[in-house]
Amino acid sequence: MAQISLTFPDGNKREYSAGVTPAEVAASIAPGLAKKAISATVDGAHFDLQWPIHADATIAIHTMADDVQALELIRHDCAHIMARAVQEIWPDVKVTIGPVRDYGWFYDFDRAEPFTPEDLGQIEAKMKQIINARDPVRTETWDRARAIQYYTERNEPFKLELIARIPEGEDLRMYWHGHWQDLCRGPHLQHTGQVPADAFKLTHVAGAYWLGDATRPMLQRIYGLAFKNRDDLKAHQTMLEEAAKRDHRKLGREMELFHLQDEAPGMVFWHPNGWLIYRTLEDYMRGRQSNAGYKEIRTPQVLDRVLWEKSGHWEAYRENMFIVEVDEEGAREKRVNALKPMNCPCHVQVFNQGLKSYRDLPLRLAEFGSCHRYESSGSMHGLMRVRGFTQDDAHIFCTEDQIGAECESFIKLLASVYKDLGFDSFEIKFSTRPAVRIGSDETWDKVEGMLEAAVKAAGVPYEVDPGEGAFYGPKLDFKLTDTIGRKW
RNA sequence: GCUGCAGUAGCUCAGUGGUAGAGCACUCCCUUGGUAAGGGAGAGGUCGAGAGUUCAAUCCUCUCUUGCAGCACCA
Repeated sequence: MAQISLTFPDGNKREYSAGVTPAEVAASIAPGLAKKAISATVDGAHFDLQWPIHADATIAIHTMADDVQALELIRHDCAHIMARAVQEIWPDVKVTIGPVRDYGWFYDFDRAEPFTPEDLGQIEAKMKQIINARDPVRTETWDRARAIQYYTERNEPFKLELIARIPEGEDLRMYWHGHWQDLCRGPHLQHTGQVPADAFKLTHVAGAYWLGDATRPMLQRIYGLAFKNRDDLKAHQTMLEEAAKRDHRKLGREMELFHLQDEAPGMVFWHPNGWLIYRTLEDYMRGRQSNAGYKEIRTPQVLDRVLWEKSGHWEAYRENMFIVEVDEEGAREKRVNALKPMNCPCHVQVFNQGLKSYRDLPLRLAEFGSCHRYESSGSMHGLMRVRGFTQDDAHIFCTEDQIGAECESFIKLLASVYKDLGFDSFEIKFSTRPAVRIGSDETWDKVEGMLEAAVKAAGVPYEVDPGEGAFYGPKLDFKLTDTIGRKW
C-alpha cells in the first residue's frame, strides 16, 4: 500500500499508509489523544475522524478544547439528533436540511401540524434520551442510484431534491446517528454521547421557505442553541435577556423617545426626547459630510411617474412605492405621482441642470432625503425597518478615473462614522449583478470591476454576495450586527 | 407577502358565554430622613375593527387590521 506523509502543526512529519483515518493517526500518537479526539483539519478542511486520507497533507487533531471545531460538531450533531427525535415521535414528518448557525443550529421539517412549545419540550426530552444512549455515529459514501432508491422508498421528496442538486459524479455521504440515517456532508462526532446533554435548548419555531425560495413550500424551522457546557448556555441566555432589556422599541416607550400606531404602520411619531437625539445625530452627520466635501441639497418628495419611468423604478420598484393620484380639475386623466422611495433620480436632476465641466468633478451631493417605501407587512421592525424614513444620502458625480479614490474615501468616512457611533466592526458585502437588471453585461463587467478594485484598495475585508446588487448597479452592503446577533 | 403566535387600564399581564381584574404607574390623604418606603382612598377600559352564531360575546366562527419570532423581500 502506498505511503503518505502527514505534517503536524509542530512541523513534524510522519508516514502512514494511504487511506489512514484521523482516528488512526490520533491513536498512533497517544491513546489519550485517540480518546479525546473529535475531528481533524486536513489541508484546511474540517475532517471527520472516520474519513480516509489518501495523499500527503497537513493535519491537526482536534479535541473539545478547540472551540471552533467542537462547537461546529456539537451543533451539527444536535441538528441530526433533533431530526431523529422528531421522526421518532412523528414518523410521517419529512426531513430537509439542518445547518449550524451562530450559537446553535436549525432544522427545517415538513409537517402538516404546526409544532407547539409543548412539542419542543417533548423533542428535547427525546434528544436527551438519544444523547444518553451514546449511540455510535458512522458514515459511508453511497453512489447516487442507491441514495435515490433509499429516499424514494422512504418517501423523502426533499432529500431527493437535494440529491438532484448535488453535481453528478460526486459521491453522496450518509451518516447514521444510531439507527437514524441522514444525507450529510459531515463531519460529525463519534457518538451521540459527545453532545453535552445539558448545554442545548430548543428556542422557537418559525416558518421558512424550502431552499429560501418564496415560491416553494413553507416548512417549519425549529431553532436551537448549543454550547460546550451548561455555563456557556446560561451565559448566552443571560446575554439575550440583557439584550431584550435594551431593545430600542422598549426604550423608545420607556424613555418617551417615539411611538408608532396602527394608523401609520412603519412611520414614526417622534417625541421631544427622541427628536433631540435625532437632531443631534443629524447635526453630527451634517458636520461629517460637510468636512468630507459634500454639498447639501434638498429635493421634492412627490414626483410624477414620468420621472420614475425614466429611472426604471416604475418598472422595477413600483410595488414598493406609495402612489399618489391627483384628480386635477379639467384634466382628462388623473395625474399619477409617487412618493420618492429614494433620492437617486432627484440628485441626478440637480446634476443635469446647466452645464457641468470636468472641473466641477467630483461633485458630492448630499441630502437628508425623506423617503417612503411600501415595505411588506412582515418586514417592519421598530425604527430599524420602516415605511417612512430619512436617508443621510449622497451621490458622487465623478470621472471614471476618480471612482477608485472616491470609493476609498467614502468607505473610510463610513467606517469612521460607525466607529463614532459605537460600531467598531461591520461586514462589507460586495453585491454583484442581479438576475433582473438594466444595462449591458459589458457595462456591468466594467462597473463591478471598478467597485471591487476600490474596495480592495481601501484595504478592508469583504465578501462577495452574488446576485444581490441593485437593478441599476453593483453595491457594497455594510452590515451591522445587533445585540442578539441579527444582521442589519 | 408567507408560517406560527398575540392585540384586555399608561406599562406588564390574569380572566370569564350573562356587559371585567391584579401588580406597577397615576391623583388625594396619612405615616416615615434614606435611594423601585408603608397604610388608606380614588380615578382610569364600548376587552384592536367589522360581520356572524346565540336569548346573551371581551370570551365561539369568519374577515380585516396592527404587532411579535422567523422566512421571503429590502433597488
